Amino acid sequence: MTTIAEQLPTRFEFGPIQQRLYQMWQDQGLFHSEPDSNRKPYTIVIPPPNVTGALHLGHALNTTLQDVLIRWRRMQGYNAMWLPGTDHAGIATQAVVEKRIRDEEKKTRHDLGREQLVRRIWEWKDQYEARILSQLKQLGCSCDWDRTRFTLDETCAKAVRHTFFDLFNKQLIYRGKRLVNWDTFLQTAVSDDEVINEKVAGLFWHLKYPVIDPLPDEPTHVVVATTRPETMLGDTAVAVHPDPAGALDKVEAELRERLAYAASSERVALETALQELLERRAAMLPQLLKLAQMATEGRTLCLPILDRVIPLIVDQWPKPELGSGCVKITPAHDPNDYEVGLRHGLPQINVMNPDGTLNAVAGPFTGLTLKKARQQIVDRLESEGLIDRIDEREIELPISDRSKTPIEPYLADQWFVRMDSLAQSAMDAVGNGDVQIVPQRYAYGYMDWLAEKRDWPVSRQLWWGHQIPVWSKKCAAELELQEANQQAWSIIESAADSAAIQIESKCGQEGTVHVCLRDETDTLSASLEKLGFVRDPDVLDTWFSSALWTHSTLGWPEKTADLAYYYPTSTLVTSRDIITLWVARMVLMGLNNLGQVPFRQVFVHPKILDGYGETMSKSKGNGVDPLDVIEKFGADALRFGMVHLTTETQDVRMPVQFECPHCQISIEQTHKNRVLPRVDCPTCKKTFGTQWAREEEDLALPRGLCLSERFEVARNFVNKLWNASRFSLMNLEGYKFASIDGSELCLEDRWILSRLNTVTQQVTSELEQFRFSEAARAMYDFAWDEFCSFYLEILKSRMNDQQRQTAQTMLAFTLDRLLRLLHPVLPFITEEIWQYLNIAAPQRGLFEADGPEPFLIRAAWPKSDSRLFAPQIESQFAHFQQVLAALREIRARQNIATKTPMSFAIRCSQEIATYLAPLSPYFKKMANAEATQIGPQAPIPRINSTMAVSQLEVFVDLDGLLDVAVEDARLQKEKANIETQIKLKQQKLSNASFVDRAPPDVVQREREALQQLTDQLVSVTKALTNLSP
RNA sequence: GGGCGGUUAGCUCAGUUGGUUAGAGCAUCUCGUUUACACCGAGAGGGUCGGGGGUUCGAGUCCCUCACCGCCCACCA
Repeated sequence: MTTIAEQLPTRFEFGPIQQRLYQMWQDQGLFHSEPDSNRKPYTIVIPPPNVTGALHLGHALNTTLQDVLIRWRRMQGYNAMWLPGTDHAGIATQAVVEKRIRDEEKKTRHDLGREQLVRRIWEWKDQYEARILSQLKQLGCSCDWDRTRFTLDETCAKAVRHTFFDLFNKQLIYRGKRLVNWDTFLQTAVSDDEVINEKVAGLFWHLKYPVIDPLPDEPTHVVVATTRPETMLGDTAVAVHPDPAGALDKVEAELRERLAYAASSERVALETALQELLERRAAMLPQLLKLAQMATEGRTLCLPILDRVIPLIVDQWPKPELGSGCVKITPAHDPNDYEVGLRHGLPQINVMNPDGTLNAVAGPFTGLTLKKARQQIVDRLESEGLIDRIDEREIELPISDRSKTPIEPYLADQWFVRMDSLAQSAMDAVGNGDVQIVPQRYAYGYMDWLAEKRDWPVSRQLWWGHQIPVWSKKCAAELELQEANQQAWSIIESAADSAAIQIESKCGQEGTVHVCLRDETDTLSASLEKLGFVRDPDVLDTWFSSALWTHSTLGWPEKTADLAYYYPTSTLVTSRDIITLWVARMVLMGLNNLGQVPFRQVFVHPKILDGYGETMSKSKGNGVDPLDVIEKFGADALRFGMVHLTTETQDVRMPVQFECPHCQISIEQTHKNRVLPRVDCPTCKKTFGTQWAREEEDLALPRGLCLSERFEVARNFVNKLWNASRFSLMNLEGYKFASIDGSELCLEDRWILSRLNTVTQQVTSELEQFRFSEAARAMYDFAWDEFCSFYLEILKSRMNDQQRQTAQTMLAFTLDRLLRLLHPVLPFITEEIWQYLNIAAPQRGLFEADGPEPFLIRAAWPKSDSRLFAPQIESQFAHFQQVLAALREIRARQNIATKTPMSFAIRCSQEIATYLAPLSPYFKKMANAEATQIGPQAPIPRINSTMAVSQLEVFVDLDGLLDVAVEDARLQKEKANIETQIKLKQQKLSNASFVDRAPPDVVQREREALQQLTDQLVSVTKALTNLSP
């Protein structure tokens, strides 16, 4: 009769199983959670992936960890709820869609218009959101899909409007002119965080500005240096340090101090720097002093080309030790100059149009792009002899992370969130432990960033996002302003709770009335518009809506049952690069809106790097595709791999390989081949396409999977588990549950139960501390080395009539508990086996039967049971393991074929013999070696190979089998080894200070170890003498 | 420039409060198709724990210092 188990394949065929089980879980509603006051909630909100693209390996890591936590807590009895969703990712998404439309239809967003573009992006979003959600499902994520949210959906939009209104009302939102990072391509301001600095080779121009009416002893020109000469059109001053001598003294003093403590390697550089400084001082100080003098006298310069008169001013900003010691001040186009300008009340002259061309201020250069203007301005200055010199140097060019075009600092009107009180609240939350960041070191970055309390620019000149709910009217005069204010008041009077007014005015001359509306009310907005109020076209920074994610998704601002039950959420799992951008802002918004932190714990997981230690990114083309891993190794293997990699040291290196679809050979991904759309296989010489294929002919090629061999371990583990389960199922035939009273349990049963108990405790504790890697390791080692390699092997000998029932009960019970432990990490294979186990052994347990549980996903997480914990049994079993290892080693050394039976004797105490004797059948089974005698008087075979292990000695009878030379060599080596160790121990123990100062138990341990070694030496020496004829 | 991390076997990584002879997986070598599994089993080789100093009876582990790698944050007109 063939059982079901015997028909199972020898490999875990995950593909169809994954689909079937996921469907089953969903159909049974096992992911869904409802508030239930009888149970504690455990809540995670997903960091919403951008709808821009597909999930990458970082997402796979992030979501796997969340699913592990959710499944584990669900099994623990918590009402676990994992809320899924996606992020509209304003700039990123709009940029991608705009680019696509431009490439494919040669149209700009202005050709399409706002409504049309937004419609197109929604279409895009629907498509990509579906793809992302399906990828999460393939990973096995047990999200509550009924609660799926999108940061731009109506529920979230409402939360955004309420929050914005609230902050506006509290005067925490204000309108301001600020120097922003302007992306001329996307024509929007981007935040500092979306700017990356790139080092490029550039030029450093030294320009000469003529002094107006110089006295005879005064310089005729002032030299200023710049990497962006075109900004000179916006210069409104040149600054020098007020006390160049003092400033230089200070720098000199600092250098000398550093030199005094410098290491030799630094000395040369410091000495050179000091030398240069002194030379410079000698050469330039008189001139700088002169200029500072002139500046205090209110002297002026002539700005070349435009012939504008600009003042020479003194300010702390210019550093006399750098460049010419003078700085041109362009308040509208440089962050530092902006600050200088504010201090001195300088005009802010904006020379640029939003599209990056020069505006009317630029005179002859109006309409040119910055790049063209630069060349022409330089030429013009050159021809006028106003270029002192041009240096080559490496400059840092700010680049927009979204459009990859250079950023221009640009003065623009923006909405800001005032951060001081909000930031402070978020700092307090971490400071007082309401929010715990794990690993703790990431709290430093969080604190430092918040401590700056820099106001948050929240408006973006985009169309894709939450449009700012503010209607404004610009007024040219005081009277008009007052009138507009009154009109607005009369309109919003009826809605005083949900509308607010701010007046922004300059010196009572001109100004703007802003009306913020909390709700989508057509009547109010229509009335406002009738009066000439215009809705702000800008949208909010994506992070504004993301910051509300923990509560907007639960229905806030409504007082929903969900909100009351699930908020604050339990754990946030995220990557370190958004701790400030996202985590900090969620904390302060949660506190502002609900007065409670959004989550209790933040777990920051590692980053995945490629084999060269570089971050994986689309543009580098060095990523592993999680779907490829799932296809090749299975979702469980991907998940186990991820969990196994999540160590506390952070950052995981993952060498990447292509798999040739023709010959299945792995090809290492290198800097050269990783962005190629097609690769030639060096083995079979055929060509395949990669995940970066875009052209039709490349896409038509068979695609090479993008993998990492680091998942093979996990795949092998899954397969091992599959086969162990198959074996178990085969041996459960005729199983009937019978409770165990304990007396019938053998040593090996007590051993595996104790180990199971220990590992259960360990895994639980590791997960509590987010030590994922440790949890995975504990499960792996237990399942493979103890359950499979020892316990199952032993049970093979016990499936006889007398022992069968206990053995089966034990087998079903152990496998049951193992599956539970592994389920959070390996949901598919464990659930699959569970289903079979429910057929083969529906009732399982040890002292009493467990309640039936049709689905492993909601089975109870094992609790450790102190009755099962038996350390002495574990050490007794260790003797068995050591003897077995000795037998195998002797066999291997002596090169005796496995099928040749051996016999052996063990010399040991009576006590050891008592518990070792019943295990002797297993020596036969597992090492093909028969124990002839065990005990203190065991006769030693005449010709033997021996091995001393802790507290006992194994003698294998090798009559007719012994290779004397091999044995001699082995014993010599062993002897030498023991002698070295004895020497070390003796040294240690004869060291008076060790014996006196080390703790007694350590000394005692050393003494015992020495005794054992001495015993071993005796037996090895004896064996050696016996060996020689 | 400031901060944080890393440097342990050929490769990828563990190593908890300092305490026997520093571990695992992969790779390598030897042997093996014993009815769960060759995505397997048995065994072996392989490390002066980045360098240098210090504290200690004792340091991969703590302190100092140097070197290299990575990330984050500020920035040079």
